[in-house]
Amino acid sequence: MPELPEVETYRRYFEETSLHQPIEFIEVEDRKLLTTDYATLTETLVGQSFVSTKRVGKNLFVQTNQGNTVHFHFGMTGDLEYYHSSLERPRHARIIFVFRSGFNLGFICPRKFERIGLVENIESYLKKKKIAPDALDISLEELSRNVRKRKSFIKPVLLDQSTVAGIGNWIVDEVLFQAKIHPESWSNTLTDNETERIFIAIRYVLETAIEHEANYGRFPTSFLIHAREWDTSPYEEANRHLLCPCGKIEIAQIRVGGRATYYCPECQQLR
DNA sequence: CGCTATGTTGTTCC
DNA sequence: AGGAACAACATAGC
Repeated sequence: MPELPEVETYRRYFEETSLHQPIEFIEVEDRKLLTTDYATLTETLVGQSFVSTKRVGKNLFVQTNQGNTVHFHFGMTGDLEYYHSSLERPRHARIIFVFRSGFNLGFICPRKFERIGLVENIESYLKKKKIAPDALDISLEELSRNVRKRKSFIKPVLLDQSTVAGIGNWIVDEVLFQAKIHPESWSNTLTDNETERIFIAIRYVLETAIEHEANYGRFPTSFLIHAREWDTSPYEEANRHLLCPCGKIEIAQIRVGGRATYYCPECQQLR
């Protein structure tokens, strides 16, 4: 689930549960999930407490009381679960911060695409990884510049974290739908009006998603997301709407840049 | 079994 | 050099 709205929801959850408690131990099931070796991570963090959080795109940074910074990346399926030690360990909690309070913060890693490690500082990390400004902070000017200097379909350009940070495969389809732009439009030929529509749609979609704590099923019926096979449980499947909110035609499914892509052939036409 | 998956990175080609 | 395209990563679920 972790695109920008999910990571923002995790960040808030982290703030509500895991600050100001000394870390007693860090349990790591698979060291491949660490970007800092286990000994260094443990020696640095044990005894310290988390004191603040910051999110940039899909990256969560957590600062400690002695000035260290821990980076969390949730991959495709990462999650957080805070629970008391007396309870059973959550499924796929492959890294666990055990606090002296008796509570634990589990980093849920079903597919092992998730990562945790120490970073020297946030700015240098973002620069090294070529991560653009957060999708909720970027200016229209910088977004337009970053989009137009590329020569590719607009969808993969928006997914690239060096264009704008935080947009994933579900949000990008929703943004392009709301902006009425075909996912295979050439990024270098978009007009001022079109990049502005994308800019506005990014804010609208992300703010809506964060409001609903990334519960996609509760999004407005004017959203494309309801056509997506985002949850195949019987209940959700019954709520799936293949017809575009415009009422004229069914949402089409194609592949763009190797990724499943949903769009409305009526509302999002190529120029 | 075969296929898909919310993300990122490494490789290859141009 | 640098960008675009795409396979690979590890696992779960249908």
